[in-house]
Order: sequence, then C-alpha cells, then structure tokens
Amino acid sequence: MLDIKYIRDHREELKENYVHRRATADIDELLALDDKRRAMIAEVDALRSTRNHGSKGRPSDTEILRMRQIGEEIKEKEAELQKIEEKYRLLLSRMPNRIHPDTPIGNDEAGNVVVRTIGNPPAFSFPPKEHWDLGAMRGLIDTERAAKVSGSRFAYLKSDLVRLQFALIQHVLSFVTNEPALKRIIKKQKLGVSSRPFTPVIPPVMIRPEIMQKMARLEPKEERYHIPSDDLYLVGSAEHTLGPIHMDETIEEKNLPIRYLGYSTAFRREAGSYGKDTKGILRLHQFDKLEFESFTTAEQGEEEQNFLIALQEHLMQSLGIPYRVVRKCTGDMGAPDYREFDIEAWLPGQKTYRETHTSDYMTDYQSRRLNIKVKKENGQTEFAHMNDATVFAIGRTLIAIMENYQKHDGRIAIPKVLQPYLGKKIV
RNA sequence: GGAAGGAUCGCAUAGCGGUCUAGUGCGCGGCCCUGGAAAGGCCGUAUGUCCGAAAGGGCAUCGAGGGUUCGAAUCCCUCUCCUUCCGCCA
Repeated sequence: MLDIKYIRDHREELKENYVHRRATADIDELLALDDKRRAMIAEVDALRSTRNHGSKGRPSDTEILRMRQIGEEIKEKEAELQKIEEKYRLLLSRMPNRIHPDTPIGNDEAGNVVVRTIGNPPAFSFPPKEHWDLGAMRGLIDTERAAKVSGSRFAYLKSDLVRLQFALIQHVLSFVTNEPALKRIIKKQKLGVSSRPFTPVIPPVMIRPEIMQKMARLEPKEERYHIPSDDLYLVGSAEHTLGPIHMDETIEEKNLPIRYLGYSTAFRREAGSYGKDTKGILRLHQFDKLEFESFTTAEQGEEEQNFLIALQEHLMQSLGIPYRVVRKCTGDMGAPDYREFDIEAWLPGQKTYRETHTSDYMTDYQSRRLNIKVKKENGQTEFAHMNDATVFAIGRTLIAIMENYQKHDGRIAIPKVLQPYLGKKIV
C-alpha cells in the first residue's frame, strides 16, 4: 500500500507510472474520495466532541435528549463515512507501488533488459537432452505415477536427485550463515551493507487470507490453493509467511538488517498456464524453495537488494551454471515492486534461458499494511523496507544442474561444491 | 474434540457504567541534590488520524469486530490468541 500523502503530492508522476505499468488504478477517483473522506471525518469528529462534552458527569434530562439526537446524527454520518472509507481503502490497496527511476519502460516481457550474462553455455559432443528425458532415463523423476496419484504437474523426485536437493540446501545454509564469506562478497562487490548473516527459518506453509492480503499476494486468487474448512491458503512462496513475521512490531534500527533464509514448499495452481511446460518438473503445483527475506531502513533498502542479487549470483557461479541477469520492465513488474530483477539459467536441453530467480525490492509497500516499523536512532519511526529474493527454486536448479552437467550416457556430473554433501562426483 | 480461566500504556499490576484526560510500581529520559555516585525529590515518558505554517487542538484506540447506553476498559454478542485440565495424536 502506498502512503496517501505521497499520492496527494505525486499525483502526476504516479499517473505516468501507472501508464507504464499498464495498471488501471484511478488516482483521480481515489483523491476525490480522499477529500470527501477527510471532510466527513472532520464532521463526525466535531459531533463526537459535542457528545463527549455533553455527556460529562450527570447530564440533565433535556441534555440527554439532545445527546440522543446527536447520537442519531453521528450514527448516520458514521455509516456514510464507513462506505466512503471502504471504497477508499479498496482503491488505495489497488494502487501499485511507485517505480524506481532507472526502470526500463515496456509493455511486457519483451521490454525486459538483459543486464549481464555470466558463464558460457557448455559445449556438448552430443545433442543435450531435456531434463525429463534424463530424469526418466536415470530413474530420478517420475511424473507418470505422480499423475495417477495426484494429477498433472506433480512429480516423484527420487534417489540421487533427492540427495542432490539436500546437498543444495546444505550448501546454501553453510554459506548464508557464514559471516566471513558474506564479508568477502560485500568487499568484492563494494557494497555498503552489514555483513550480518541470515537466520534460517522453516515457516508455516498455510496462511490466513487477511495476512496474504496485507502481503499483496492474495491476488490472483485463482493461483492460490485454498482450504475452505479452515479458511487458510497454501503459500506460493516462503515469502508469504516470512514477510509478516514481524507484523505489528517496531524494530530498533540497531537490530537491522534482519535477514532470513526461508525454506519451504511452495504451492501454485498454475491456473493461467494450461499447456505450458507440462513436461518434467519446470512448472509444478508443488516445489521446494529457498528464499531470502530482509528488513532494512529506507536508506539501506536498495543496497540490500544489490547484496541479495550478489548472493544469488555467487551461488549460481558456485554451481557453475551459466545465467543472465534481467532487469524487469515497468509492464512486467509485480504490483508491490519498486525494483525487480530476474535471473535466468541456461538450459542446454531447451537451448534457452529460463527464469530461476527473482529479486523484489518493495520499499515500504508491504510493511505499511503489515505495520512493520523501524525506530530510528534519532527517535523517529518509519516503515521498514522489505526485500524478497529467491535463493534457489530447487526444482529448477536441479533441472539446470541436470542439463548443464549431463554426459552422453545420461549420467550427471555433480558440481564440485556439492560433491562433499553427496559423496559422489557423478550420478 | 470437551471443560475452565485470561488478554489493560515497554514490563508488572489496579480498574466492576460518569470522578479514566486509564491510577500505581518498575524501566527509560531530563532536572535538582552530590566532589562524584547511590538513595531521595521534581518533571516527562503510546500510537494512529484530522485541522493547523507552527504552537496547539479535535477524534479514535484498554486483543479484534459488532451491540446496549446520553455516556463503555467496565454490560451483551461474535471472533482471534494465550494458559490449565481431559480426550486423541506424529
């Protein structure tokens, strides 16, 4: 949610933003409603003030009669105000975040800009296979049986692929909790951020609708799994329950940044992608994911995102997977995002880059609704700035490893950093 | 799943329809006292919102939402969370 004062003061700038974002939000309507709302608040408050004074002590019978009338009037005005308030809140909550000035302008995916490409696609002396062929050949992925049991877009991951998943998790855990290693990255990239390590968290995978709403992640609802008997949603990412972890709290500035590494299963209905990526495990209803979530001051928010991206890239490089970093354009960004980058990994089987990571800097857009505040050293309070970024979408990372490290016979070499966890060089 | 109790200002507590503009203690900040400190004394110590250039003022908030009343922390209803006991259970 945006600050209404910001909207009042930046009306034209936001209008332009929303055109670029292809958002339908109507700022004029919102501000007209805001004027009406404020006038009504003044009226109601004045009436309440009269009643508060009139009802002091033991009023006379005539006073009581008069106060009763004022009470009626208050009730009417309150009802009217409530209607305005509801519409106002709905419109306000639909206003997308403002956009970082450097954001490329574009209508859709085609407007995204490749910032850098790292690593060279490996050369093969044979036609590289797609992961589903490799997975079937080596008994690592079974989507056929999963379809019988659970339907399409589910999979059994098996044997060494499972061990590879856990190796990957161990690799990440030991890295992001290792302060000297983080320090080296910060130094190398010349970043102005704290080296405080991440706290690993296994968060709940079910969430209340109102919290999901506050995270601005409930929509599109068709994308979410809902459990009607308990009115809970299954999370689509650890972000959904990590973001609200400090809801209604005020954090001392000296305790920032707060950094979490979340590990959870993510659930997605994939309602809008019928027929897309139906083979293999690229697009499943259920997959496991490691996720960064961090809370900072306003001043530190953008640099924190740079840090998270540096970590994403470091981890990709540690696996030796070729990738490119993409700056999302205005028309392709999520509504809560101020600045968004994706990482796309090279998949030799598909001979293309596919999205494996995203990094969202949301400024105070989420924290305003979640009511997460920072008490600054100078005593002032402000809303925390929040960053969220993929560490590894594990399924897609497994795909990238399988396809990039495949041998002519379908065996798969193991990236060096993972070998100690697996106890093997090839599977 | 059943039964009972609870949720008040950072923490602990008081509060049983008007004197609550929520008291007290602790904590925190300032000042006095002191050579300095402790103790003691005095003062201050929430958030949101609206009006205002500011000073300041209005309104709201005692877990959340609704209701009764001229008037609600206090009475009624619903919900959430916590505690204890019983049952079930990885």
